[in-house]
Amino acid sequence: MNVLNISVSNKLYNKNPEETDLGKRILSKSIGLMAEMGYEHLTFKKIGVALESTEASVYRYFQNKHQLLAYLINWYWGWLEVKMAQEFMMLNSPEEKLRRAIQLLVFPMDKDERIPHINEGTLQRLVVAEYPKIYLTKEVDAENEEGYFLGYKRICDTLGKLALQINPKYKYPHSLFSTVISAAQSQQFFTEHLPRLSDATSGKEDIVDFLTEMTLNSIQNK
Amino acid sequence: MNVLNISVSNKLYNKNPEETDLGKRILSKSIGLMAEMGYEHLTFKKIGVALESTEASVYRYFQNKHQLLAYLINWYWGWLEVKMAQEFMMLNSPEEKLRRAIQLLVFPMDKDERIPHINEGTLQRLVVAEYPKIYLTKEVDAENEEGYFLGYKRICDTLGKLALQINPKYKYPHSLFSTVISAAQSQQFFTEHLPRLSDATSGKEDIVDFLTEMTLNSIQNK
DNA sequence: GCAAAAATAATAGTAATACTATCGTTTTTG
DNA sequence: CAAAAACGATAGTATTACTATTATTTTTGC
Repeated sequence: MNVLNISVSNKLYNKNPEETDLGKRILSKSIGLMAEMGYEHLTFKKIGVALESTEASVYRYFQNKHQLLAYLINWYWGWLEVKMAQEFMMLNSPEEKLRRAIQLLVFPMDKDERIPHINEGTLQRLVVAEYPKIYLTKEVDAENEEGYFLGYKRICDTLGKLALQINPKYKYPHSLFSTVISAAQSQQFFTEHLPRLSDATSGKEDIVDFLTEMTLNSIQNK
Repeated sequence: MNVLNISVSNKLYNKNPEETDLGKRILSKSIGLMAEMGYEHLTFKKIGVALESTEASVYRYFQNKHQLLAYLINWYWGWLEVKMAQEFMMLNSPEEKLRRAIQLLVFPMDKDERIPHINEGTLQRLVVAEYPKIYLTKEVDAENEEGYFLGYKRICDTLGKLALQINPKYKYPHSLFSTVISAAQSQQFFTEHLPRLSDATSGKEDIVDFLTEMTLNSIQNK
C-alpha cells in the first residue's frame, strides 16, 4: 500500500490499478509509452508486450485507451491539488497563492518518493500533449456524469475562490482559470513545437510571467 | 468557379477539392458529418456512402481524415482572416478592431452566398469541437513544416500587431492571442458541455465580455 | 465531333486495431 | 487448505484505414 494515495473516481477504471502490482506497472509503463509514442500510436497490445504481460490483462484494468488517458489525467489533477494544498499552507495572501499555483502548473515537479510507480515529470509532459482529448469527444456529456472531469473542475474552483478573495466582484473566475490552466499547457506545447504562437524565449519563466500578469490584471480589472 | 476563393496550402490536399464538383460536395458533406458524429466516428467510407460515391474517391482528394480536418480548419482561419480584414476597414482604433475580432471568434457568422458549398455555422461548430486535434499529435513538427498551421499563426500575428499599436511595450502578443483564440473556442465548448468551467450564463455575450476584458487588461498592463 | 486524357465508380484485398471470449495456471486470502 | 481472484495464453470477430485494379463516364483539346 502507498503512503500517499491520490483518489480517482471509480468510473475511471474497471479494476483499481493502485491495488495490485500489475496495476501499478500498467500505470508506470502507460505513462512512459504514451508520452513517448503519443496517444494515437499507443495500443493495449503494446502495453502488454512492454510489460511482458498480455493485452487481455490490461483490459482487465481499463475498458479502453480513452479511459486510461482519463485516469492518468485525473490522477495528475488530483496530485496537483495535493501539491497546491501543501504549498498554500506556507503562503498568506491569495495573490501569493495564485502566483505559486501558476508556477506549479508550468514547472516540472520533483519526484515524490512516496509514489514510486508514477514519474511525475513524464506525466506532466503527457498532460501537456494530450489533455484536451479527454473532453473533445461526442461522449463528453455521458463521461461528465461519470466524473471524468472532476479533477479539472476542482482545481478551477479552488483557484477561482482565491481570485474572489482578491476581488469579490470579479465576474469570471471559472472562465479565467479554465483559460489559464489550458494556456499553461498549450503555451508549453507551443514554445516547443509552434514557437510563432508564443513569445517565450527564456523558457518556462516567460510562460509563468505571461500567465501571472494576465491573471492578476484580469482579476483586478483596471 | 467561385467568386471568392479561400487559399489553403497545397500540402493540405492530394487534389484540390475546390476545383471540382465532387470535391466541393466532399467538403460540404464532410463538414456536416464530422460536426454531427465527431471526428473519431467519421470514416471515409461513411463520407463516400453519404455522397453516393466511394471511399476511394474521397482518398483521391485527401490522404486521410487528419489531413481533411486540417484542411477544413485552415479554411476556417483563412475565411476568418478575410472577414476580419473586411470589418477592420470600417473601424479606426486598434481597440475597436480587437473588440470586433473577438466577436467574430465567438458569434456564428452569416452565410456567405459566394461560397454555397460551405456552411460557415456548421464549420464554426466543428472548429470549436475539434481544432486542437490537428496539432496535438506526434507529427506536429513535420506537419508544421508543411504549413498545416499557417492560418492560425497568421491570425495570431495580425491581432498581436493590433495589441502592439495599443501598447508597444507589451511583451506577450503572440502568447496572448493564441490564448484568446483558444479560449474563444474552449469557452464555447465548456458553456455547452462543462458549465462549471465557465461563468457564461447569458450565452455568447458573456464569453465575448470575458475575453475582451482579459485581452484589454493584459495589453494595458495596469 | 472525336480521340485522348482525366475523373470516377465498383470491387477486392490487406494489415492493423479494438475489442470479446475461453480456459488453464498461478497467486492470494479467509 | 479450499475457494476465489488474478493472470497468461490463445483464439476469434468486426471495423478501420488504407492500396490496387479495372471498367465506365466525363471532360478537354484539336
